[in-house]
Amino acid sequence: MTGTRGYHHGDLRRALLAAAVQVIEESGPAALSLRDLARRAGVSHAAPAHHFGDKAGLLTALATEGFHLLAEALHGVGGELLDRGVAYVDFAVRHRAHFEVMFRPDLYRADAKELVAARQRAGAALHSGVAGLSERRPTAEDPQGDALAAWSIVHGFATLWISGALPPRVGDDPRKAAREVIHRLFPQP
Amino acid sequence: MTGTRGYHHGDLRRALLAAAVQVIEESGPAALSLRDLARRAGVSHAAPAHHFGDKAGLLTALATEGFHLLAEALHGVGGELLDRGVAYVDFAVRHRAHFEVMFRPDLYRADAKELVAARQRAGAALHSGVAGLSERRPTAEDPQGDALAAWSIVHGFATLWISGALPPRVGDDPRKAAREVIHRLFPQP
DNA sequence: TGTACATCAGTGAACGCGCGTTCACTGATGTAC
DNA sequence: TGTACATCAGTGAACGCGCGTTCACTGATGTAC
Repeated sequence: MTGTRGYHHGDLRRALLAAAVQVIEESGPAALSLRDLARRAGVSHAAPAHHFGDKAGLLTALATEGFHLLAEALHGVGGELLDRGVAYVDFAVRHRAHFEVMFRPDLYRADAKELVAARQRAGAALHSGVAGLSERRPTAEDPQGDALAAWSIVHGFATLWISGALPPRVGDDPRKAAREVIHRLFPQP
Repeated sequence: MTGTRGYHHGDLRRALLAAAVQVIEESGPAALSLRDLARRAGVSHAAPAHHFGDKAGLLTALATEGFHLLAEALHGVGGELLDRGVAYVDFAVRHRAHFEVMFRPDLYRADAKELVAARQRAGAALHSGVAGLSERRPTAEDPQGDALAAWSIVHGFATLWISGALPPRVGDDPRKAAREVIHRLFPQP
């Protein structure tokens, strides 16, 4: 990919993760096989074991990367709850392979150290979005309840969108549609 | 299961679907194989093909059954939106195998006639729950927006619950927790 | 600047496994007369 | 009541396939002196 390709690939690890994203977007995580990824990366079928050990190892890496990307997506936007929610949905749609894997912990090693750290980072970003909300609402006494409701509504919308379950009427702009949905949960003055 | 077991199984179709539910609850839809289901039903490995053709056929049947079960669960409860929402979450938790398959249309034949009918039935039940809402809310001019928000929040909560992503603080009663979450979207007088 | 050595990344052949699919078959059940 | 026949449900052997895993190997890169 990046230029010369000799006996050493250069960045096989990245190439395998990228191939995994492609396969998952095409046919879901079930269709994943290390041999196929090796084939796509133009490398012998035993090579992936060098970097990830086995399939669960690869998916652990993918989920970890996903949680980091989510944390960054949430931080890259203002502190407004609405924006954070839209960013969540936007992340899910633009990185659906990562998103799908992240929430199927049976596919990877959910107790891996680097994964736990990444997940906590994303969780913190998620919760901090609800912090500034307290003054505006009658339910201010339960910010954790607000956080759970907010997470539920954006996660649900994203999941439904990705799975193609939503009617065409909703349109084809996930950010716009998500904004309207979230607005119903937290009406702005 | 139901008594005498000779050369003819009696109700192999049902037995296979039940085995599929068990496998999916244990290890997800990816782990499903027709040979394994046949083994669990105590029947030769070629027998399932008689009833479902192939794996997609079996999952189509499972998803169809799931949409019917969901429609019944939603109708079996009063017309109140809150109750409908709780019923949705309750269905997902109690029939997680069906629920998982229903929203992964890549696993089955989403255009099969009986499936489309069942899905529409569930969709109608879902929407009728929002009908009685119109008078109570400032956003009464957009009932479809309300429906989408409601669907998103219950679907998201159910998905997060099933995947084990929610923190322990939420408790172990999905109905109770769901009720509180939905209440935030549609505060009752 | 050169040599020796260690480490790392990827190879390719081999293995055993479970899978889906096909096919001629056989046992059980239902129906016509 | 009995016989013949059709239909249906399940069998079991066979096949080819892609997979994960193992292992001795080899080519490339880095480091010590």
